[in-house]
Parts: sequence; structure tokens; C-alpha cells
Amino acid sequence: MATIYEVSKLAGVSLATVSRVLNKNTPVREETRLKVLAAVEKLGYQPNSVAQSLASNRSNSIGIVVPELNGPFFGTLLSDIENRFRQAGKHVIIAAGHSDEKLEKDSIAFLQSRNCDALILHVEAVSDDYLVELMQKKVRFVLINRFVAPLYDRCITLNNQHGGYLATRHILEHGHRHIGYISGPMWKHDADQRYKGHIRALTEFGLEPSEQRFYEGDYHEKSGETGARILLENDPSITALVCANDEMAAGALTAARELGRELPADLSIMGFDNVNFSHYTHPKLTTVNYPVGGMGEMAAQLILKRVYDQKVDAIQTVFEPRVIERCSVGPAPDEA
Amino acid sequence: MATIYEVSKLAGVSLATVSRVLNKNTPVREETRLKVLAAVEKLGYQPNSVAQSLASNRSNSIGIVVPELNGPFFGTLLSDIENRFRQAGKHVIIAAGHSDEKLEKDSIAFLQSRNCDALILHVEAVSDDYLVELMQKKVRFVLINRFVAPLYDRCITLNNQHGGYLATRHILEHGHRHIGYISGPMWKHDADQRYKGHIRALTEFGLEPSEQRFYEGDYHEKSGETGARILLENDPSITALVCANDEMAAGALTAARELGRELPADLSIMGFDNVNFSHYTHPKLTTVNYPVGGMGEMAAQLILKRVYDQKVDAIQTVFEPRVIERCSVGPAPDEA
DNA sequence: GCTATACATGAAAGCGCTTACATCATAGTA
DNA sequence: TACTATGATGTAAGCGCTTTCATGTATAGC
Repeated sequence: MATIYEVSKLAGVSLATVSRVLNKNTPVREETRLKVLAAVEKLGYQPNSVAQSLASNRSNSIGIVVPELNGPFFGTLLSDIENRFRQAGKHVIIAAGHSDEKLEKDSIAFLQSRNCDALILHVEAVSDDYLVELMQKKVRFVLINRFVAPLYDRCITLNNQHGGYLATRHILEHGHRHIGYISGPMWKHDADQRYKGHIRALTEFGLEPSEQRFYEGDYHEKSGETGARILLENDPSITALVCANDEMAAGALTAARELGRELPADLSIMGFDNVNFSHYTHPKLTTVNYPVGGMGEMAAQLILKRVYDQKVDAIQTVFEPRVIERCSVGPAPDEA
Repeated sequence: MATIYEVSKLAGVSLATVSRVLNKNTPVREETRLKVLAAVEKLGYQPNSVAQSLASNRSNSIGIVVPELNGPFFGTLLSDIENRFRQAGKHVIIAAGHSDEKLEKDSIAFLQSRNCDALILHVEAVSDDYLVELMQKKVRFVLINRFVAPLYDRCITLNNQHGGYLATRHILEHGHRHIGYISGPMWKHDADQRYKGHIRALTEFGLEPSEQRFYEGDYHEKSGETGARILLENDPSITALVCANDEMAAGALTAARELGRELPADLSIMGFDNVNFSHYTHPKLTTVNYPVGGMGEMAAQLILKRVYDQKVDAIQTVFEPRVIERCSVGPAPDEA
């Protein structure tokens, strides 16, 4: 690969001038500029971004930590972030944190050591204190799907509690009064919030939450299946199942079918997230929309604005969920 | 962030010695080693990998180009690659090529400029010649899902033709004789190969391929729906649809249901890829397994072996597909 | 015609590291 | 004892860039 030195020799100018032409930050005589550009073209020169990064202490790259690389949810998130940055000539470096404290910290350290100009973190296992410390160390980052008070202006969140509320209210409005709830792991902030919203809706309709109708899953399909089976067998009066995400809802669908329940005539099922497969299910899943793409893009915007001083559209940090009506929720069957 | 210089000062040794302790490539007296390690610990020193990369011309990072970041297929691929490399202490930098020649080339250039030690490419738009040139320029890379003869030893491929053959044979063995085919874009190598396999199976059973029963989609759901509708309306005798991927098969499922076809009694549908949502569909999709995770891991192994000289398990470059029987294929209905 | 000013360019330091080479003890050998 | 081999450590160059500062040249003002 050609270096800037070879370009400068061919163009008959100094290194500095080549750098100036390429970075467009200092005026250069048009004539010289063209000479340099011609040399660049001729040699097929491409700046070594590692050297640039070392010299300038900027890298034009943004680090992203997500729990998993697969799964519909994070794919959409990554894709939208990458798109937005690509338009701005920035690049992304991605690491998986696997919801594990050590791996999350490792990933963050790695991205820092790579001179990332900023980080986008979707982390679950590290503590709030750790994140606050990170801020104090002047690390630039934004948090997705997590709210930490001292970091309020760099958190892009979904109003999870309201989402949980809407999901359950939707079910209640269909006349259901015996409602099972399949939760995500309660140590995760979003799972906790969604459940709180569920309780709020229940209370609003004068219903008591019951131990019997609660199952804590792990956000994966299998646990939705198990949860549905346990709930339905323990309490046959249940006519609706609210699930804290679509994957568990898909599992619940399977279990319900295997138990011979007619959907949605006998049993209604509600999901959460509106991931891309949720309309492949049968019946198509009624769910709560998680505007993940928009949130990813917003995280990118925030960084473009704060770190790169670019002009961007208005910043929004809290997103609102809404119910997506499809076919898995129906009116409550008449009480026998 | 502390630098190696501060560590060396604190430990009372030279820069070189610190570097040697950290890189474990030159013997250092145990006593000195401990002094250095203590200093590292005390300062919370973390090497700046950008500087390391510039100085050593190695980066311990591997670049990956895939068409999209979302979608079940690439998520799985990325995830398995990242996992394998993380175990080996390497890191991945990911770029999306969007099946566009310019973007693919940009992505490759970017990854090279980032000093990646090697690349894993799942590219579709750049020419074979371009890839051969890349090899001649001594760029280290492996190709996924694409075979280019001069690069035979760095191509990790699925036997797509055999997959296409198996899919159609499976349908034929269920007695179907009027079979529609919904293809991917024929300029894509895999789409072409899968179709060739389809033809081969047809021929083996003494059937002629027919223009009437072929539809070229774009691998996305919508085109599967459109394709199914067109095929079934043009030729009502069709009793089975072979789709070149699961997304289009999901679309076909929708169309079939809307046309009032009972599945699989009236109509059988076959997918390809076995992506993670294919068992969420109703009926669950019968499909051909694409061992994408295994192939990603193999690409990683190949690089660990060739680029980093690590000992790894045996290398396999061609993977074989196999039919996954689920519920969307049934026996052909008796001819009326 | 001479100085003040702006503008274009070059020289060189330095970003944080690795590594070839030089240096210096120390131990082994005759 | 003098000499060489050996192993540990230091010195300094250099990776490919950016950027500050100095220099030079053309223009304007008097």
C-alpha cells in the first residue's frame, strides 16, 4: 500500500500539504490540490486509518456493545446504527457482551483501546456505578434501553413500563380478567419495568396480581413454552397470556396449540417487541412495538451531534411503545 | 489513560522491557517481570491497540463484510464468527456491503485501512476478477458462500446445487409432479446453483422444466408472496412450491393461505436455509438446512490456522445441506 | 520603494508502541 | 587471568500519519 510519503514525492510537495488536501482543513492552492489529487489517484493511495487515528487521537469509528449478534432485535439495531454512521463517513466496531459482566467490561475496554471516538452500549450486567465511573473518566458513550439517572442525557430508552401497561390494558379491554404473565429475568431493568406496567393496568381495572399467574422466563422461546404450560395447567381459568417479549410469546403459542387451545378463541396471547418474525407466527402475533431501529438511529444522531459537532434533527431520548394489533388476541370467552 | 512510558518509569525499566513482559516474546528476569506487572496493575495500564497495530503491523482484528446486519441468516453467521475469535483473543470489525459493488469495495478498503490481519467476505456484487486481484495483492481473506476457482482453498461454501436437488427430490418423492419454483435473483451465484439442482432433480424424474412454473424473486418475503400468487394463478395444477429461501417461502405461505389453499393438503411448500424463524411459521416449514454457524466458525478456524499459525481442528471447505422435515410438505393430492 | 499583512507551504515533532541492534554483566572455558 | 559465549536489558529508529510553528512569497498600503 502506498503511503502519504510516496504521494508527496510524486506530487512534488511536502507530507503536510498532502495531509491538508486530504483533510480539507487548511486552504491549499487549487493548482497544488490538483497535483496532489492526481498523485493520490495514480498511486491508488488510501490513508492508513490506524496511523491517522494514532496521530490525531480520533478514529472516526464508533464502538457498539450488544448482548448478542444474532436475534432479530439486535440485528435491526445494529443495522440502523451502521446505516446512519455510514452516511456520515463513520464506521462501527461491534462486540458482543453476552449479558456477562466480565465480557461486557472486556468489550468496553477493547473498544476504548481501539480509540473509538464514542461508544453505544446496550449492556445489562455491569452496574450503574460502573457506568457513572466511565462517564467520570470522560469516556463518551450513550446507553440504549437503560436509564441511569446521573446519565440521563445520554440514555435512549423505551418507556417499558408504559409498554407493559398498554399490553395488559389491551388484553383487559378485550374483556379478559384471568390473565397470566410470562416475564423476562427480573434482574433486567426492562423486564422489571414491563411487569410494573402490567401490575398498574391490572390495578386500574381493580384486579389483584397473583403469584399463581406469574412466571419468570429468560426471554427465550423455550421458557415461554414452559411458562405457558405451567401457568395454564396450574390455573385453567386463564384466558389470556401476556408475554414480556415475542420470543417467549412464540413459545407460548406452541405450548397452547399442543394443549389443544384454539387461538384466539380459547386463549389470547400478547407479545412485546414486534420483532421481524412476529408476523410469521400463526396466528400472527399481536404485540407491542419496540421502535428499535429508530432508537439505534437516534443513538447515532446523538453521537454525531455531541462528538462530531454535526447538525442533526431534534434529539429524542424516550420512545413510546404502541400496540400492534394482529390476530393472537380476541375477546374473552364467555365465562362458563 | 496511562502509557507504556509511565509504566516503564514506575517500574524503573525501559520501554522495551515493559513491551517484552506484556508480549511474552523475549525472556525477562522473573524479578523484573514482577516489577513491571505491579506497575501495570497499579496504573491500570491498557496498551493502546492502535499504536500496537501501527508499530507491529498486526492488529489482532479480523474484518467481516456481510450483505446485511439484520436478518436471521447473517446474525447467526456473525455471532459464530465472533465467538470463535473471542476465544482466541481476536476481535472482529464488521461492515455491511448491502450487495452493492461500491459499498462492498468501500467496506473492504475500510477494513484494510484498519490494518485487519484478515478478512472474511460474504460479498455478492464484486467480480471474481476483483477478488483474484485482491489475492494477488496479498490481502488475506476467506470467502463465504462463493466459489472462485483460483481461490479454491479459501472458499467456504455450501453445496447449493445439491441443496436445490435435495429440496426438489424431497417434493418429487412425495408424489408431486406439478411443481412451481420461486428462485432468488439469478445473478447471485447461490440462486443459480439452487435452480440448477432443481432442474437436475426434475430431469432425473423425467420432468421438463417449464417457463410457466418459474418465478424469479429477490429472496425477500414479499417476492415470495407475489411469486406464489402468480404461479398458482397461471397454473392451477401446481401442487407444490419449491422456494429458494425461507423468507420467500414464508411469503408463499401467506399467499397460499389467502388463496384458500389448505397446507399441506392442497399445496406443499418447501423452503431453503432453515433460518431461525422457520419453525415459527404455520405450518412449520419443511426446509433445507444451511449450516451457516458451522461455516462461520470454519472461516474463523481457517484464519486462525493460516494467519495466526494456530493449531486447529481439521478444515472443511464444502458443507453439505440436508432436508429438515417439518410440516409444510405432504403427499401430492390425488389427481382429479 | 519599503514595510505590514495574509496566505500557502515546508520542516519537524510527536502520537504509543515494537523490535533490531548495541551494550553490559555474568558465567564458562582454556 | 584473559577471552568468549550467553542472557538480560537499554537505546533508538521507525510504523504513517497530523499539526504546530517557522518560513517564504505575493499583495496591499503608505
